[in-house]
Amino acid sequence: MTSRVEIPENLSPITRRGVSRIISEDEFTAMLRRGQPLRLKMGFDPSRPDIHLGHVVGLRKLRQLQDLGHQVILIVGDWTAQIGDPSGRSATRTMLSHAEVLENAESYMRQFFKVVDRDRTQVEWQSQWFGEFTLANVIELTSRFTINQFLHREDFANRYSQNQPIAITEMLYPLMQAYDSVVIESDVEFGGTDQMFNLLVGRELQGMMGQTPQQCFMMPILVGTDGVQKMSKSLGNYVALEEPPQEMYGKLMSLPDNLITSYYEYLTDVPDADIAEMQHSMESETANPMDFKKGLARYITAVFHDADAASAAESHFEKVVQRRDLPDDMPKVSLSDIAELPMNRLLAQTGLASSNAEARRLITQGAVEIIHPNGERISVTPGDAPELRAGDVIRAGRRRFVRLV
RNA sequence: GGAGGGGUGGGUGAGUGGUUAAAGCCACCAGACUGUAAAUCUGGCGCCCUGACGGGCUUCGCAGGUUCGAAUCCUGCCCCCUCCA
Repeated sequence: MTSRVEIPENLSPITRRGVSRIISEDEFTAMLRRGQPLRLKMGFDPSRPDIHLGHVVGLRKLRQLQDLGHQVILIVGDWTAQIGDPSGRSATRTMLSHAEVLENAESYMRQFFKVVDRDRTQVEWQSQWFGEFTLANVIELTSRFTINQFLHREDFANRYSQNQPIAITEMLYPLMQAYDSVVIESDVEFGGTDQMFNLLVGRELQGMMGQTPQQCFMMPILVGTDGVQKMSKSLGNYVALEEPPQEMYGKLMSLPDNLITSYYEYLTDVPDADIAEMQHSMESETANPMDFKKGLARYITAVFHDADAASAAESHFEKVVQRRDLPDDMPKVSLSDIAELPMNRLLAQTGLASSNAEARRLITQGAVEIIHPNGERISVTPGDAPELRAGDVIRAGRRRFVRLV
């Protein structure tokens, strides 16, 4: 292995920006300076295939290091996924079939490689080594750690003191992840700050097995679009990578203003100085945060789609959300399907409302109107069957439209 | 093996016989306002009928039962958790 590795003069864009903590930063810096390609480990469980912007912070880090010539090793946790990843709260998770795991893994990688360079990534499946693990191996592995060590881990400690369940497999989980590090001889493992314990177990185990302990590289938690909790699928405050452009742009525009700069910092290559400048002008109210947010939304949409899609999404936003105009494209409904229906039923029928009751609510709240092609807007009442012609548009709220054909 | 706690609407979590379609909070939806799908304010948030007033139906793990009336009481079952040994 004599591939060339670039050693940048200034390491802080790597070790500081978009980084929460490195254990240990000094050792890591020394490794980078040595000029050898590092083995960068990133694992995932193919249990929930959606990648969102929260994951991108780390993926960008991997990409950055790849571009310097380092080697990424992606571990597919097909084994840990099958026993069920217990991190977080609930220990109950249904077992996945082999087919589901394969499908999820494929979907994950499709998204992963939108950021990370596929050609410079080695993919390893856990089953390659755990598939032949024996009970003797398990005992060997578990004998190296104590329950006490594990109970000191923050989330376990909290749960324990609150009489919350802790499954035995949850104890096994970090061990398996640690063993992965040993097998692939990782130099650096990446994860969110919530992964600190697992990463450290890997570091420790490697030491016990006579390897150089890996560095633990932890990324900050990205706050979700609600502005409060960490971005996660289950909280619904996420922006998925496979989000259509308009959705992606729109969701980013729904960020609270105070998140703008951290998103720039973690998810773009905009220089620190420029970000500081934005921060300053927003604080002194000499700039409109909306403009920065639009810039962010455009940038990110362009990364995951392309520049054209991004500007289309932007015009859509300006048109529909800001000016309250009609969008260019909207679902079409055939007049014959809804002929003679009173307004409330009509909304339910066309999918603009989820039920008749919901439709009534929308109507009484003033969310519904009919818009003729000439721009005339007609208000409606729930029971009336309005006169409708092809070309008319029915609007239910800001973002829901249907065109009659 | 034993003792105890618990399963409520998308989430959390009150509610221990009627005033409970079920508090509060979160999420979500709509409206107003605005510099945005930010923030703020207001309203809504099971289903069906009604222009509205209002009416009807279904819901509190599952199945039975008691009662004029049950999320609330009884019986059985299923599931979850904690502790002791």
